[in-house]
Amino acid sequence: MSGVRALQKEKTRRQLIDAALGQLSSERSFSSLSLREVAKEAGLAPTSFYRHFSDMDELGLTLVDEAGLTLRQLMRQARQRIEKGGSVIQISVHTFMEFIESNGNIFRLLLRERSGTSAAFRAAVNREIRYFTLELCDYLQQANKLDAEVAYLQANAAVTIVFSAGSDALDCDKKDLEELAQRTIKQLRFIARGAFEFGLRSENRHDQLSRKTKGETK
Amino acid sequence: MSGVRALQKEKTRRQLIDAALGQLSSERSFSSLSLREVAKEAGLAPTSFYRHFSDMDELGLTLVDEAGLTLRQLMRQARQRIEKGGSVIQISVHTFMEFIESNGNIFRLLLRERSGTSAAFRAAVNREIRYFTLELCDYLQQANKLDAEVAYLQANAAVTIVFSAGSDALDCDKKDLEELAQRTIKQLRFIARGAFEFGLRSENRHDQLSRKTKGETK
DNA sequence: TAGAATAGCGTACAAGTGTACACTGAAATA
DNA sequence: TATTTCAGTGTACACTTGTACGCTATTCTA
Repeated sequence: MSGVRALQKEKTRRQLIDAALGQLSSERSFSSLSLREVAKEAGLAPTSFYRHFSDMDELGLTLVDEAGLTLRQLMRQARQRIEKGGSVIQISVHTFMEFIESNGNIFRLLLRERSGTSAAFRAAVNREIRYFTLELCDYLQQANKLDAEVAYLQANAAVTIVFSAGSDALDCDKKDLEELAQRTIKQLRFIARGAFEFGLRSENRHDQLSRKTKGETK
Repeated sequence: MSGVRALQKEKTRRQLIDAALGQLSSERSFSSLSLREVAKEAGLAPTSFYRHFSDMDELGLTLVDEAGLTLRQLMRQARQRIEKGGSVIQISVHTFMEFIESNGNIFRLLLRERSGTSAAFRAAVNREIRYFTLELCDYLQQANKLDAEVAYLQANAAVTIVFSAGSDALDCDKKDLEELAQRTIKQLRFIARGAFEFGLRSENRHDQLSRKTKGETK
């Protein structure tokens, strides 16, 4: 039951996945890859592709899963560094920037398919980003003792800012990267500070905000 | 010199532009359109396309310009509403959400081509977004008397958050739109509050931050 | 060990792509 | 008015695409 066959199949499946990943670049998106190109790059006849995936879409969704894994591995890496002490924001941003430097194409895949033409892809990417956000949310809630809603809003905003910075980083000269990182760090501090201020007043928030938001929410 | 001919040419050029815009949808991106499809939709023979654009790329860049115009028109609209009084953040977010509801495909074009496979497209979109950001930056600097750097960072972060919310709005049930808007408003308030706090200390910022950032910037 | 299952191949085809080229008729120009 | 210009047409060609179908060789299973 070991499966010489199954093993070989798994191996060429990986070849297909790697072939696809390998063809991604700043000027080549997944949706612009053809089944034939991927098969060729993997050293397979076009029709053999179907032995592993019914579709390019199915391959693509697999890649998104793969990317999600890489993303979570990134979080673990960041947490390890944070435990050794230092500014959380700073370490997170630098970890993320390093991630992008060595996983540019995977990150591009996420960015592109998030606004792509397949609803399934968009959903898959958003799911991965949601995991990412929720983990950060948990952390914020615990570390900063924030109100759950405030923590979520902060996490969501922070992830948005960091992803956007990541997107900029992809088109950035290497020499400007550090400057970009510093700007991002400051922006995250704005958000953290703002969230903290609002979080402090979470009990009497209604009093604090009623003057400004009166009548806006039912 | 009036130009019956030139007039007609301009007209069918518009037909091409409108044909392209008309084919965009959640499941159809500009890069997935073919020259032939666009020409057909415009009621032209494929080869006539070349009388107006040398490339699909050239058409695409025209569309991005078009989208930039729409975006600036949006800002004007928002400013008008703001002058009539009300929360700046609230009005801006709602104006933006309305924009997306009636210009979804134009917004999708910007989102997609910002991370697309053509460097020229990415540059064009980023240019439009930069204009948008700088206008907001000016406003913040003037209205809130913020330090230039702080104002820029706030404007940049705010635009990022709003665009991201816009992207979410495109895949959102209509009933959840208001909730999304409210969340976005709160996030913008976090940023505004944080920027304000940091901005206050702009004169003695070096003292305030030197402990944390010592040695990071030359 | 005989038979079934299956990963991978090659051929073939219909559909769609960008675009080169020669042509036409109407508008612009001289 | 005679000539030139040029927006738009139709044909044609070389390519690429996804995938249906039948075959082979190897592994699995009974």
